[in-house]
Amino acid sequence: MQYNPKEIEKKWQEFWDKNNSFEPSEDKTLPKKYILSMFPYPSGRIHMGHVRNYSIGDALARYYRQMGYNVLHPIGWDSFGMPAENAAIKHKLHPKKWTYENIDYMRKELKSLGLSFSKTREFATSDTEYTRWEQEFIIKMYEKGLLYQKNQTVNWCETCHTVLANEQVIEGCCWRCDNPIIQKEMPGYYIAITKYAGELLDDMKELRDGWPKRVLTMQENWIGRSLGLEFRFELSQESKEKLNNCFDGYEVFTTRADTIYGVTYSALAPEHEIVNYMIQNNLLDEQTKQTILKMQSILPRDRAAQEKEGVYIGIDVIHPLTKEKIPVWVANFVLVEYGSGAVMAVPAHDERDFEFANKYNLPIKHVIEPPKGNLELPYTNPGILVNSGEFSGMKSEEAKKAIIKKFEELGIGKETVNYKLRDWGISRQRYWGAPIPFIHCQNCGLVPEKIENLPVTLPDDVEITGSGNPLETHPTWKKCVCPRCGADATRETDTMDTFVQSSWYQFRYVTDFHKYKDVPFRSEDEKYWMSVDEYIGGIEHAILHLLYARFFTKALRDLGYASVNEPFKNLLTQGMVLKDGSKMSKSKGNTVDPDELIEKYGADTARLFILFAAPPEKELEWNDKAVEGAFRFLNRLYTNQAKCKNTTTKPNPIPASKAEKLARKKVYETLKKADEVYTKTFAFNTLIASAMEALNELNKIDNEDIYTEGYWIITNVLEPIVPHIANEIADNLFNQENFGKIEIDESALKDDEITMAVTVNGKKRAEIHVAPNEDKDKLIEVAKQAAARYIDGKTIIKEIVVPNKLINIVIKG
RNA sequence: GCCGAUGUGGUGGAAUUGGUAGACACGACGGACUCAAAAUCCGUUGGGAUUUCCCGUGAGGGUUCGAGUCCCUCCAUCGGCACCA
Repeated sequence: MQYNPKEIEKKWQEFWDKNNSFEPSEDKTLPKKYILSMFPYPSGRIHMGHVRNYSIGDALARYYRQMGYNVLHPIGWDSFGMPAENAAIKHKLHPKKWTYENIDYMRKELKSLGLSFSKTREFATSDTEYTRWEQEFIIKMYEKGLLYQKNQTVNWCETCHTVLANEQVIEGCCWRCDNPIIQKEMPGYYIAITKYAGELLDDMKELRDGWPKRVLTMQENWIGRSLGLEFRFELSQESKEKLNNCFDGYEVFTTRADTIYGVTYSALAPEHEIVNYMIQNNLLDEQTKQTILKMQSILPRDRAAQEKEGVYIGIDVIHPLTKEKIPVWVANFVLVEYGSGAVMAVPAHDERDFEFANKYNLPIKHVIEPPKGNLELPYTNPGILVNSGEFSGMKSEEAKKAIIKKFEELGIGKETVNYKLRDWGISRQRYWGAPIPFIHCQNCGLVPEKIENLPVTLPDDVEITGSGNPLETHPTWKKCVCPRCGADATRETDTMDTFVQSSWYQFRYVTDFHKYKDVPFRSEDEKYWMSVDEYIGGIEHAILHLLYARFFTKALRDLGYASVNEPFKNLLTQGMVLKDGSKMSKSKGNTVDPDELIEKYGADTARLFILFAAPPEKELEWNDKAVEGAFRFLNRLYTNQAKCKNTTTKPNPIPASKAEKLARKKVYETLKKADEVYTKTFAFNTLIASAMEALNELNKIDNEDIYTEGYWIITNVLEPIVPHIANEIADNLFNQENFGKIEIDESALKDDEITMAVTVNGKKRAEIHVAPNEDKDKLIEVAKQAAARYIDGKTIIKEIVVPNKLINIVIKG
């Protein structure tokens, strides 16, 4: 009996295909599981990361099917995006052709892995039906104030007349023509994700049990909530006059209201409106102006690497409590994006302010003292207030509250929450994306396309050259009429960030959209299937994708499309696949091609190895020899089925010998472990090890019934991992009757005799063989005999019995 | 710098959550089969002593009858954030 994976795998894949074996049921009275692996970008070929991702998801889907659940296990394609355009430039292929051909190839690859995906729910995000609904969502968001336009800074290549993504900028130059890029302001569309910042943060408590802690921490830091005081700095009378009375002050934000008496200067971002006003109206001397212009020309993210720098701009503000005059500086470390783009500076209690004050010899005034020990500046921890008027003597925490209260009473400030999270810019000046469905009309301004005109589709007759935006240069595509007034108008040529598509695909799968075309997904389906019970994917999506998808879910809920607060109840982040210690990548030349692996050993070996080599969250080090080991195990499993008999009911044999008893015990331990692994721990490696142990023990005995029972259970337990061979064996021997829930025979797990360790002062000295749950006094007696040579003549202080595990005898001397 | 994770044989990794460290697998070594090789099967395999002893889970300390597991300090590696006021 020769194991021939190629033949078996082909047979079963065809069987599943013909029988539509993996379609979810429409019967909503059944218990459900929605198992989702992150969908792939159709780059051309699958890689080992995909194999790992989908092997994990498939194992869960198949397990729950065996347990009688209605399982939704879909796959799709994240098919818009830049690589398609790069391929178009390089190989003169149309992005659409390239993309859909890749999808066809990769679909075959996934099928050859024996993955149990639904066929009816598959789609690509570049399908116009998908775009149609996405455009509707975007319009509804606009109507609700969740989408708006503002100027954005982009990387611009003057030679190619195109916007470049950050990764296309190589050392400040264009990746294609090598000319220097510049920063250019142009309008872009933004989604107001910050309106949901609070909810995104608060709802993480719903995810605490189901998501890895580190992902939650990363999102928490990314959202970056801080509570503090926002107040207004009033400009001095002379300064107001200097600014032609166009400004009378500006807002600042601080989390350290307790240090307010320590303010010795204030600093504005180089892009602050007052600064820009002063530049435009020649209110600065030439040197100051040049210094600021230079600061502005440096990207905010590059400024972080620079030394602190600033310049006094000749105006002053009044301290709100002491009424002292405070000089106003422009400083390169103040971010225009955060808070109000201006800060109060307390050099004694803030590292940045301290460094800056030292450089420019600004006064340093300490107002907090440590509760104990000496004051060393800058002192940034909480402490006791000094030199702080009526607040002197208070502790920092108490003082913060009191000072905020005082500002609120005086009506000059209020408690405020600020977030690091920025609104989400979704504009891309590219061809291969979902068109943003807006129209520019000379009379009406920005107007959304009418819903009945959706989808706005891409023109096919374009040539992708890498220079300019093909939608912009297309002869006719842009031309349209205003949906509101009917005048000639132009279409928006920006397309959407591909993260928009991946933010709601989990909803699209819930409905058989080939049948129901008038909705993005049916509400009854959404209520039944959502949330996703198990979401599996790479840790690299910990922040952006997962945050956007969480936001989109909440937005769709508030727009009336969805019912859930959170899209993914449980999240499993799989580790990377490494070879020779580093991530598999083409550039490093350390890849292993899944197709070749399947060709050589079969899909079951690939799946078995990948789940056996490491627990899912950990990195997986590739090992060709260990792959062969996995193959050997499957060979043994296959050939040894000859030792079984054919039956359609599980044998329930009574073991006669110790070895038979042990073999049966290992089998049932494996069955017991399966439940825990598939539903809770996902430690497939330990389940496989347990199955190997069981088979090893079975091979030591010669009892057909026990052997057959073992196979009945082992093939059941391993089917989610190695479905082809398991189905083949189950078909040969059991007419597949062994699939489904199997009751655990508790008696098989019980031992007639157990081994207990005898330790003396915690050191193992002997083993004893006793009946389970033996009387404590008896155990101690036996243990003392076994360890006699260690305790004779010594004083026994204590005897500790851990039931069925060990006896510890504590002696003195 | 801040936050988080991880450190166990030659290697990947187990350890029922405080109770016999190293399951399972890879590799290595030895053997069987064979004219021979491959495949397969069977042993041995943490280190050191050589008779049943000592050492050992990144290092050091602590709690405990007992620590890979809990606490403290330190070291290393990886990941995230990085002037967020």
